[in-house]
Amino acid sequence: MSPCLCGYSGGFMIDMKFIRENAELIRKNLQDRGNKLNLDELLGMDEERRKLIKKAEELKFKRNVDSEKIAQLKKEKKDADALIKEMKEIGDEIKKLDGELGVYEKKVNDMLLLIPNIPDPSVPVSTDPKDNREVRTWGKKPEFDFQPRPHWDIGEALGILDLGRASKITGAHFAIYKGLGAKLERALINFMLDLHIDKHGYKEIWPPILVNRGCITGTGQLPKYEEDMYRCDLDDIFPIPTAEVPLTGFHKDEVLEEKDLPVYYTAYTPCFRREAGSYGKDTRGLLRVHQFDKVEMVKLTKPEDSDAEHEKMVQNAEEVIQLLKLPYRVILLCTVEIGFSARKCYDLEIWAPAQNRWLESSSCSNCGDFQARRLNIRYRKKDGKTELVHTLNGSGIALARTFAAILENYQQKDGSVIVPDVLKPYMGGVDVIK
RNA sequence: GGAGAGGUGGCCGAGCGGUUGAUGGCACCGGUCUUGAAAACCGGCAUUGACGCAAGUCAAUCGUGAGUUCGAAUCUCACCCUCUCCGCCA
Repeated sequence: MSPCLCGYSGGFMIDMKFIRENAELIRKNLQDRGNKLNLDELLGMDEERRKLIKKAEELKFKRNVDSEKIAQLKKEKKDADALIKEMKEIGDEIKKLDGELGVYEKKVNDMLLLIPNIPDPSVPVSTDPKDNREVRTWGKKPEFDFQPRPHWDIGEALGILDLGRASKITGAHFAIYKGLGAKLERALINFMLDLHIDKHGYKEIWPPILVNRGCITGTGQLPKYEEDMYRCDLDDIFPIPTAEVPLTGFHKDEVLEEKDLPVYYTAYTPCFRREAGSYGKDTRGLLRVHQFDKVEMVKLTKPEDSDAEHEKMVQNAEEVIQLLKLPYRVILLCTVEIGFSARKCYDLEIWAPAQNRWLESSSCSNCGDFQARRLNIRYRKKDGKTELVHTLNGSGIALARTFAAILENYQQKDGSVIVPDVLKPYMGGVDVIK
């Protein structure tokens, strides 16, 4: 294993063996995900790599044996010059082979980091997003005796949202919350955190929101999605696109105790996304801003528990929306839609009546051992052996679209917005924003 | 940013050019003893890769990378991280 320049030190070589032995499975996975990676190129480079390993290792064996002979000769005060001369030549040859080998290892590793996780059998196989499966819906879409207005109109009119002025201080696609809008955002954050901490048993973490390349390569956003991230070039660190990165990377290179699993973490953080490739899409209001707030949930579990823990996590996210009394649906994503690191993913979408559409507000993924392998997070079992943990992450939930959904679902004819009951204690007695 | 000290197996901690993948302790697993447990004693206990049906053989790994050497945990250089002191700063 030779770590790449970024300080990434995960155990990706395990992957290569699996890929070699399950080439067709991987090929199908790439196809199902609509991924164009050239698997044959990878397999070919791996074969070259292994040939070089074999050659180099044979020579190293000889070097080790003869070095011991030299030590023995010297001990007996005998002449070892001839052998030393021969070893010098072998040493040069080894160096040459290792150099070649390094080139292939780097190529293989670079490509391995681009192989996505293998979906769970319960995931619908399709390259068409239409084949996402609606699992359940909750709540009733509100009916208005007036034409409901979109959140950007409501927010601007109430003076709680400023969607234009941010271009003066940052650029397009950034939002400013003002007055009771800022307070509502803060109320949502606190409400969600308290729910997950006090009722669902998560431990609150307040992490760095700048992360290094190794950590974010471990969670899988790199190397594939580098253009979607902001980067601090001078230090090669990145503002996080989601708190999943620091929360999952928290235990990088650690061996956990079995009795300590599962681990539940939650954190509020802002999230930063360049949204490259989506210019002109959802440009209005809060739908696709480059900085948004999110409360995130992360779990580290034993492999046999991850599916059940995943379902529980989805319910934890659903409860947020239920308590806010917003209509939503749960979607099981098909193969082309699930994230790079995920083997199964549910999206929660909240109804936005003025736009007559669903807004994706949470994504709950089971990543299996994919991230754990890249981050080298294991746990020690009763028999003393170590095994990779499973990692899960889910939004609990994303704020911007929830904020938008509240404005649209709770709007009244006079332009005011009723504060959802559960948020009232967090709003200092304000029950209507007007 | 400057000056020092240090980074060794799950943890602690020896080693400072030639069977050292690495003494020892703790933890963990198995056993003896015990009514049971503890203690004591005995044994086991790193990871990854290549080859192999397998048993296994070989290679690599002592922060990371490069160098010196026939041979490096041990010597040299660069970088990263941790700690202490100084400076700067919210």
